[in-house]
Amino acid sequence: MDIRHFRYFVTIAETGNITKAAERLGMEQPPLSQQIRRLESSLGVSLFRRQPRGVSLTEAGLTLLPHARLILDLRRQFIEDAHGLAQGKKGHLRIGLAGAVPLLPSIPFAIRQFSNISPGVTLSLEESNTPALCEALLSYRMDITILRPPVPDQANVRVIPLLDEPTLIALPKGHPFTDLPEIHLSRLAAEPLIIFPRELGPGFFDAILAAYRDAGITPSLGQQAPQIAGTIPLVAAGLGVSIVPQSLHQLHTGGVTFHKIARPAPHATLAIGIRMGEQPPLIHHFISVLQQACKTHLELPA
Amino acid sequence: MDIRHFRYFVTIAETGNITKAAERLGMEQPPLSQQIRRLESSLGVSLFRRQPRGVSLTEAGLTLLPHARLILDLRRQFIEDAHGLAQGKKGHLRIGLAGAVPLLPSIPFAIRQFSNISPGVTLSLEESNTPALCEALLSYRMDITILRPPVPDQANVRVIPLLDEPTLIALPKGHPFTDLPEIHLSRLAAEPLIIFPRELGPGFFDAILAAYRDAGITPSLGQQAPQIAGTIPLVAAGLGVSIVPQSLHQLHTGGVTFHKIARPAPHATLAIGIRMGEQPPLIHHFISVLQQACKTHLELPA
DNA sequence: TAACCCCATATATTTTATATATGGCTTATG
DNA sequence: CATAAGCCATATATAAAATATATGGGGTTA
Repeated sequence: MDIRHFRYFVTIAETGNITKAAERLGMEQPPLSQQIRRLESSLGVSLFRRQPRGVSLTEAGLTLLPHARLILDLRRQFIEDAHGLAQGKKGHLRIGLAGAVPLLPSIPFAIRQFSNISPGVTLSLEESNTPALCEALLSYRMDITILRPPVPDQANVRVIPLLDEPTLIALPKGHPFTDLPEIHLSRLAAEPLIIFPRELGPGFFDAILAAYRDAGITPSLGQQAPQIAGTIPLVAAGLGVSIVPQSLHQLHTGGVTFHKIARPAPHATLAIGIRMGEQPPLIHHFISVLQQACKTHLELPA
Repeated sequence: MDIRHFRYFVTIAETGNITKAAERLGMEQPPLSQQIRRLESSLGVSLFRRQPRGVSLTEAGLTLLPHARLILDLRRQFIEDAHGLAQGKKGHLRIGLAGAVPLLPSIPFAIRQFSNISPGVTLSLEESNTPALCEALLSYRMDITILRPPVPDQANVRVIPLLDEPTLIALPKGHPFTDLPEIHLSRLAAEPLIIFPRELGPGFFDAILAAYRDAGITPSLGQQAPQIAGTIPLVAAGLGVSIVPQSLHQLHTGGVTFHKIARPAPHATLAIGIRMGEQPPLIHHFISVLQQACKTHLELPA
């Protein structure tokens, strides 16, 4: 017994007439008679009483009719849901964010905006480091990520550049350079550099070291912090200085001051990461909103 | 999209492997691949990700899976309900009762017993007169009736005798005959007979008049009561006497006393009425219970 | 009594789903 | 590194199913 049989059943019940029901169903009368008989015999009950003027529901038919209608409704809803999912109007998006990304105003702004535009979509957010994000992406535990390029070579992750964030120097309070309008990296040669470990964020790590090299010095690597924001307390503790994305200046941790870097300064690049070759509407929409937000929201004062 | 597609969908989701799913479904792999692809294209979404080790659900598939399961469950339930209805284990029975029938202990007893035996069956009861019961039966507003034969000639009602109930004479309190152990009808010649109108109960009416005739007298017809039980207040009001089914003595209306009738006494016959040529299990069961109850419950003291 | 309406049956046709055979791709294994 | 095995996709052929057409029977209405 198919869905079709339910439709036949309900239509005949509504018209009370097999011939008219066949017409409404866009078919001829004999096959409809035949199918409804087959349905009845497979169920073991008569659904209709054959009468001279047409047919009427038996008690069993009367009882079963609402069930049949329910099933048809659910099927309709199933199809509609599927279409909604296809168009990205419904669904769920698992978003992975690299460290400290939520501190960038554009990102939470974009997320809020997206969930306003697409109320049928639920979101889940998770913060992690870039390699872990890539792996989660590829194992389908996440759908889209905002990460710090580059990604591991073999990773089938498509990287879409999103924005370049300036970096700031984080100095412990009372440091002699605190008064300078901007600081050239070369002056930091003597300070231990507290940095986010390379294996957890090679892009950011390399950018900083390249800038040091361009400034003609080699940093003395100090302690490593497991998260980008984790460098701040270490600086505050006087263990060294750090180069951090600009957005971290929002962390109002006492004991640390943030300072402009004289050119050439490293940048913290953020990019969108999605699975290679995959771009469902849902993800496409979200990317559009993200890009728009980063463009208009032009990243903030220093 | 058929029910079949839902089964395919769910089974593949459960095995994570089209080949194994095909095996479980008792079919080959290619048609299953083909059908699931057809389903996906008709829905416009990918339900599965084709992977080297098998397939895994996409987010859309994950979302839709419980819906598909629900539809399958409802279909299963639909079929089970249909079978239940076919066997008379489920359903609804609309029962029509002639006037004063509920006063017979056997009837409510049988009804209670039936609803204990068949908890899946709901019952509705309605009390009316015999011609109206027949009409309700034939227009499918009732499924089974307990009526007082005979039924109108042209009525396609099958009548199954159920029981013969003795009748009693109803006298106003203080009537001279009150002290007699039993009363012969001939002694009522002078009393106006209050009776249920012939058009609403020809069988009962004719039985009473035949008894009068056998007793050698002709009753002087008094007022008519629209219901059998309605004769009692009229007797109490002193408007005459009445012949009523024995079960009415249960009505403890003051002002009336009930008395045995000396032979030959009229009988009030009760019968089951169902549509001609129709005997679904539900009705069959109910009839059995009724007949059993009337046999064992041997009708009461006078 | 004739005409009409409606459902059932029979046969032919078409559509549809299925099985068989095969190829490509990826992952385990010697 | 090569070979084998597992899994899905495609193509073709076969089988099954639903459908349309044609027709007949029962019952009601004019």
